[in-house]
Amino acid sequence: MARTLARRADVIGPIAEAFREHGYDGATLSLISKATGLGKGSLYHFFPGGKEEMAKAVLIEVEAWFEAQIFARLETGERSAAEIGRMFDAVAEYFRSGRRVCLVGAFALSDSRDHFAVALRAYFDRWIAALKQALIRAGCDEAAAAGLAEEAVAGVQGAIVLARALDDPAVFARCIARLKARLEPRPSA
Amino acid sequence: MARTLARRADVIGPIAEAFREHGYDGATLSLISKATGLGKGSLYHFFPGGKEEMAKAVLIEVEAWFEAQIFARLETGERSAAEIGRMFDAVAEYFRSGRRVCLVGAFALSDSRDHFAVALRAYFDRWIAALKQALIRAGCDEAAAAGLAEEAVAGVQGAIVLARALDDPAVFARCIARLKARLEPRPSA
DNA sequence: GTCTATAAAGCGATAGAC
DNA sequence: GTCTATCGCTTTATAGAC
Repeated sequence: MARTLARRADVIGPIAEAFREHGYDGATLSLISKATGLGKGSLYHFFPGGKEEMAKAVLIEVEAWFEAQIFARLETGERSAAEIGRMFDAVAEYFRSGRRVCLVGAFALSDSRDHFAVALRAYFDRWIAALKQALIRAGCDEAAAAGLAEEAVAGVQGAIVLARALDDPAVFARCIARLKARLEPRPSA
Repeated sequence: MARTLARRADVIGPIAEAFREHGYDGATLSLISKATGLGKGSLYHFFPGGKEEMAKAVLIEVEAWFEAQIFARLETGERSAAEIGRMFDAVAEYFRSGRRVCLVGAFALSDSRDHFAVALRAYFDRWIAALKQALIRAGCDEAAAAGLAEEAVAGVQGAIVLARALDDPAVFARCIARLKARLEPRPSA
């Protein structure tokens, strides 16, 4: 039952990777064509709105992945302290210890921020809200949880920037380990 | 004594701003031309290597600014605890509470990272080393200082990303305030 | 030192055959 | 659904007048 014809869902992953590696401007249609194995004609068949529609589809898919794999579990997982630890592990794997860029973070620093403002804000708002909820359920008071959640999400983004600039995944690992330790509930809290 | 002819040094600032606002790819020569008020002919007169030479010149100028205004004072300032606080204030002003992107951080996330790898690494290595030195002089032991310095520099970058994504300078201010508090020497340390 | 004109290449996007 | 050919435009970079 080999599928020879592509579905739209099949090409979003490779397109996302092209945007991560080259940025919005740098990911030219010919690069995207190479990454997906599809000609421009096919790409415009799936995304009539062109490059901008591709980027929006990618952002939607990225948030859906985080929602299913990370955000939802933070809010509803039974042992929420364990879920927080799991979040850091999942994030380290997803971003490949800083070798892989966060698409949303990269767009936030780029020229295209205003174009995708709604999606960028939604992603980070949601992440912070889910993490805050997990912290509260783990015993934090609300104010402390809000601060720690914001700090951790910013910290992950900073870890990616720094690890890429120094070209050293160990930097990323250390940053994540520090955040993880800081968000662990301690007897004194 | 009005100067009508431009010097190379006069145009690096506007070029830096163009790269910050639009990224390396997005900062086209016609945008740079508009930002500097100079035609392409003049730009190539100052930077025969074209856009790449402009970016390298900008990175050198940025590091020189940080060296003079921040790094050197961290290492040699008399009251090093006060210098650390001053660093956060200077950084908040320089990055305009996250409204202004860190050029080095943005390059690190972008496609052009490999092209400017040496400059990116130098900037962050230097920042971390200077901050670590200040922390040691303020009473930290070496291991703690290394961790705190790395955490703070990453934290600043993350604060910029997050504040831009959420389009909220208050996010930046809170992140910086938390970092500042964490690096303050306390009696228990 | 500054400009305009221009070259050569690549861009996003479209048309239309299959 | 996929492709090739092509349009119109912008890009970086160069040439040469002033």
